[in-house]
Amino acid sequence: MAPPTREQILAAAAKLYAEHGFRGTTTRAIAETAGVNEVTLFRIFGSKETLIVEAMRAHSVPVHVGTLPEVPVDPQAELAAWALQMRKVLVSMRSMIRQAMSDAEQNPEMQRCTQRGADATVGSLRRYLDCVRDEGFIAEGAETHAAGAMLLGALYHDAMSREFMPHLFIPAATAPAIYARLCLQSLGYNAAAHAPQRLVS
Amino acid sequence: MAPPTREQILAAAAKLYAEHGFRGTTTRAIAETAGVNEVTLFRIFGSKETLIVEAMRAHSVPVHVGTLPEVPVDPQAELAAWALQMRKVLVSMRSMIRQAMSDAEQNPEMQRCTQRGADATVGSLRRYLDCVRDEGFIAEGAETHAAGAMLLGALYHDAMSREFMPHLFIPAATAPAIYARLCLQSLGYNAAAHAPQRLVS
DNA sequence: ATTCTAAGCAAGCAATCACTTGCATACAAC
DNA sequence: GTTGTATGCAAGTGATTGCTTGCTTAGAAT
Repeated sequence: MAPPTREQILAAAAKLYAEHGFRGTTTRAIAETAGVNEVTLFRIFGSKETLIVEAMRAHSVPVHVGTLPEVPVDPQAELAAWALQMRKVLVSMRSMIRQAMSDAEQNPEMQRCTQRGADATVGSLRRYLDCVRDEGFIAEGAETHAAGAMLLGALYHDAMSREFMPHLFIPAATAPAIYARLCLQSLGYNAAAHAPQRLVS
Repeated sequence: MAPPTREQILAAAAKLYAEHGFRGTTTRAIAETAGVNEVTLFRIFGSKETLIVEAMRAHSVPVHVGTLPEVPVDPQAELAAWALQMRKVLVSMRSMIRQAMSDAEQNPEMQRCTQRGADATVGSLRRYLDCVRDEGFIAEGAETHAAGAMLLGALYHDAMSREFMPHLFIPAATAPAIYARLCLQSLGYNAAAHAPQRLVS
């Protein structure tokens, strides 16, 4: 088990980074927040940069993509549930993501952190939508990748920007489900046709 | 006409801000980039903060929303053209937007800059899509606001993130048009039914 | 010719920051 | 008991940063 001091420092660094970014996060503040002497940071991590990169590696990406089933049964409900959860995850990480996006241009290490999470997310979403298509819910040539990108883009933009301009978005509670439904509709999915399967039998 | 020195300084500040953010932009660097003595900055603007806020006001938001017609004729082509241009604008401002988003939490002044542009954009897009609906291209109850938010979210995410994870997106050249088409399809728009109107007459 | 204004230049100040050094302390292993 | 390891504490270093001061210069207006 990693020594608790190390964990405290990483947690403090991650928290402060999300609030103030790389330049705004001082080693003094990290030490104080972690309840640790400043010298300890340098003894353990050597430099501020490696410390913060380490903190990102450890505390970013809780990527439990979760909830998307292997094989779709009720695409609309499943995708809505996934969108709801994805928005929740993105909202909880929004500060860190915003900082990482602005530091990414200068410090390529920051890119890789967010990248891994996004990779996994897009991968599983694409797999699911392709499966929705292969199962016959939507047409053969449906552009699942584009529609997936749109859904994710909508959730991302929502999570990042709603805080500053709430009136530009539809109500947060229902937004993910509606995005999910529109995503499927854009692919030609007909909710009525496939609706509750047990009633069709 | 504003004195040229002032403009040079504002331009330099805007450029450096986009590259390095608020904390990373030093008054010395601004002065050097503008080809001006550092003291001049303070004589004209008083402080770094008011200087940079002024620079954002002047150099953000080239919001020529443009191209969306008052009354839709060929929604798919019109929306695709608009999406293409919107993505271009967002891409050209991506660095500044990323920095502003990360500074917005701390400095509410930064919010207002991006906000105005987004307001106008969303407003005109909503108006257009509502008109597409009222003209009978799509059904009465179609969720135009949600679909518009999705389209804008897709363009935003594309402009901000493609640079760092290009493989997560569909090819840039065709993406805006496809987003636009899927947006309309999600609202039940049938391209074939409304296609080239002059052939229908 | 005088005055006013905008700008440059040199120097510096006080604060902050990442990082170092030297030394003391506590605790666990042997 | 001795040794080793992890941490704390006090102090400080050199660099950077936002901002100021005092003085000079150039040009336009009167």
